[in-house]
Amino acid sequence: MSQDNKVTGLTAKQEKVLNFIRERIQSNLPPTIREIAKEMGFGSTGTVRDYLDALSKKGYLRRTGKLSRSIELLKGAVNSIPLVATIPAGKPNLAYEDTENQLQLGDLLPAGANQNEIFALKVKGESMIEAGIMDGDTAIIRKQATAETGDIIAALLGNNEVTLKYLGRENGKFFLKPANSNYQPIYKPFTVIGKLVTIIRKY
Amino acid sequence: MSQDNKVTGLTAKQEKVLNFIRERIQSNLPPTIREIAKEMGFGSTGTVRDYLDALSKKGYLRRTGKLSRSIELLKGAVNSIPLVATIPAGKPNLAYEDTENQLQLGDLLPAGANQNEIFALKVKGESMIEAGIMDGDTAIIRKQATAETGDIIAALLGNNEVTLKYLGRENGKFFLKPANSNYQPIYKPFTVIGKLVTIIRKY
DNA sequence: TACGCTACCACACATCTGTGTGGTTGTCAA
DNA sequence: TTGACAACCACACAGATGTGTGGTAGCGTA
Repeated sequence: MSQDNKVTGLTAKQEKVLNFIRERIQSNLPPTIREIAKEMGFGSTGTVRDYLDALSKKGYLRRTGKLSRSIELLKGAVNSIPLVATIPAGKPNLAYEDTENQLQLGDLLPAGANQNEIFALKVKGESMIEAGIMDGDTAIIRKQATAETGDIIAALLGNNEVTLKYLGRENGKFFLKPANSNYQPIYKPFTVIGKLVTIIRKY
Repeated sequence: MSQDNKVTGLTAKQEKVLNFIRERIQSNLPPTIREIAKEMGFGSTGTVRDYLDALSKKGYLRRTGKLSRSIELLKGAVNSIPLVATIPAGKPNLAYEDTENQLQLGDLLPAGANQNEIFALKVKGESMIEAGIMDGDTAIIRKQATAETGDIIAALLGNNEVTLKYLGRENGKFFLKPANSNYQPIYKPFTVIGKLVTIIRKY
């Protein structure tokens, strides 16, 4: 009847402590025990330890003994979002407690990519709308000087203009191909500056 | 002739130290001075301090005095991507050093949203293709039980099926409206489980 | 040559920090 | 009533931690 991996509830105070820790991690550093005590109004470090033990036992965090500030969140960590595939029957609260399917925001970047090889570009205009890329979208680009036909690339045109287009090839010559039947292909000279790896759109 | 905000180069060793710090921050915690010394093979904490001072003076990091592990990266920070609007003339390396325009991955989430109110959903099918939402896209949803006409919502249909559609209204009755002229509106009963806040597509 | 800078070292020291020990009070279920 | 647990407190202590002081050596520039 008892399962270890069941979703254990937190008391109001435990949640308050957890939220403070989350905030601190988000803003910069995990707090020290005494910082937590001070924030929560506790007079003793022992009290904080009791809370950390409780949160740890309930699977919300992990600590690497002895190391200062070594609080690691396990559930609802910063930069992680539960990924739901299907919503189980009769569960009004969704299945989001599921620790397995967490979408890491870092996953958006190509794995192992050097920070210096990535940049973001605001999409202007509707020339790629048939590829599902809309005006205002943010395009994450990995820098590279070459690309393959069919790739969506960021290209630099003559006058400092950057544009996102399919890389096309016709009679051995590369050109820029929009994904919008109202737009014409661009045969002007251009430089490949990178390849599209991610599209982000905020509503 | 000398500008403070110019991009100052790093020596090879300084870059090595910076990379180690970045790694540590990425994996969990910023390192202590002694952890850096150990990793770099330095025999003295003073040496590390010299490096931190140098990196700090060059604008790569900031420290909050006296606090343990309080190293904060300013350039090329984890989870931040340079956002480029236009690419300056004659600059083959792009303008990515620009500290002002950094896209924080955390920005993808609705500001101040509680972690528990967010989840992600894989988009299946092409019913929203005219809204630029393609098969395989990841939809970030903020949980809410109600929405306004015209919002794109995640709705729960009878049999545990979740679907992403426009919320429509006809003769006072809500219905689900696809963004694809080949699809029919859905008039079956449904429950609003959340509102679309972000679309992410990986290539 | 003097100066600034990088690149190190040794060591002392005041705090910071996590942990250990031993309590108290109250609630709730068995 | 016994036991488990939440929710606190006090205090001591070893070791971690950032900082301060004072060096040495090499290199390139003015």
